Amino acid sequence: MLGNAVKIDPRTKRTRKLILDALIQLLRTRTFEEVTVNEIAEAATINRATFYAHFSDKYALVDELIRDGFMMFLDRRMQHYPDTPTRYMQALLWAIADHWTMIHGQCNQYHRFFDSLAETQIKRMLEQHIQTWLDHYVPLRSVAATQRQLLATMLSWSVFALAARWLYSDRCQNLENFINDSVPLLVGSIEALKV
Amino acid sequence: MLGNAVKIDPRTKRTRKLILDALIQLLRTRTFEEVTVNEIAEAATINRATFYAHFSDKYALVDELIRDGFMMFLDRRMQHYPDTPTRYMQALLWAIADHWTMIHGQCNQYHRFFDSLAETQIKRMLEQHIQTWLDHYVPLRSVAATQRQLLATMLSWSVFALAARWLYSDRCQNLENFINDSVPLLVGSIEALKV
DNA sequence: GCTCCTTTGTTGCCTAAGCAACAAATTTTC
DNA sequence: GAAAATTTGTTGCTTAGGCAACAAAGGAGC
Repeated sequence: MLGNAVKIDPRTKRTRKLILDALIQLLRTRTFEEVTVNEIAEAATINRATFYAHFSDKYALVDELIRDGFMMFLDRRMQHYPDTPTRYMQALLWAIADHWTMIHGQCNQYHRFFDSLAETQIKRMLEQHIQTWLDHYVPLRSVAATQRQLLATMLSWSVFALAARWLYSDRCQNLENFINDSVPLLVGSIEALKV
Repeated sequence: MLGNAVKIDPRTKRTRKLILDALIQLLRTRTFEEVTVNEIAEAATINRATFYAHFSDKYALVDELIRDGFMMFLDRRMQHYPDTPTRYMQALLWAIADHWTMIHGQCNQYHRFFDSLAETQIKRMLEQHIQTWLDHYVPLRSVAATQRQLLATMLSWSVFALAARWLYSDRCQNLENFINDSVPLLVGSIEALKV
């Protein structure tokens, strides 16, 4: 979206990718807390000092991993924004649920710590996505920009909260039913702002 | 075999592998003559100048590709040397035939030029392999070292000649029969040197 | 023939990555 | 709970790789 014309050194790109891939690979057999920076560097075929030149620690790394992963996932799912708030919110809930189960499927049990890091990043990405969507597709011209930002923040937390509730507690319930119950609440928050 | 304790910079290792892999990938869709150094560098995500720091040109690259490939192939096939000259020669012929067909299978038609480069490298590897084999496993103590070297040279060319003949002309014939016909000639050359 | 365009090697300067050694924190082991 | 062993960040110096610009050598097209 943003025409970031900042040229990145190809070595930097390659190294970051190597590190990201290394972590993904390691998480198939070890827990996140078990993995050491040493192992990551080794698996990435880079020097440990180089790791620290890119990430302050392994938590910063996992932040980026989740962020990139979820962003790509979302982009692929939402090539063009759904045409109504209802459909948009449905799509978001679907995406979060699928992404979460995918992550937990291919990475050997993450431990709570990992989950909370992931949650932070995903909410951040959601807020950004919703913000753009609000700006482009919802006619709330009468609403001030700051109001929209607050709405985006609130919605991102709400969406995640609902999705997390299903993931952790209500998983026995059918996902589609759950989504149908949840979406009206979210859409309601938006409609409430329309004058 | 040789305890080469020369430490190689990990960047060098990685770059060489990237270049090798890039060529293999490109050869799936293009002919060797069609591939440019530019494309190789791009596919390897390295700079063109870096390519030239490693290989004088793409012919030197393919030399190494074949050499490494055939060496690994041979090592995997001959974990322990077969116990008799007959079996050793059988194994060699088998290996060459299989390797050749494998190469031509996964790389889109190589053109004659490629074949002649490959031939040179394979014969070189064969000579080295045979030399070691002669030194360790054949009791020709009475024969001078220079004589052995000559024998190794001759055998490498002979083996390749026979294999190539089958690959290019006699492919209709059953490989096993062909090998059975050929091996006595090779073994004969060795036996002739025994006093 | 001629031009235009691409590919090829080469060079000097700049930047990212490797290394070794370090102190500080953490975990393991007995 | 003390000693031993890992792991963690950090640092200064070395080296491989990126970049841009160059001359030279094909090709393709007219």
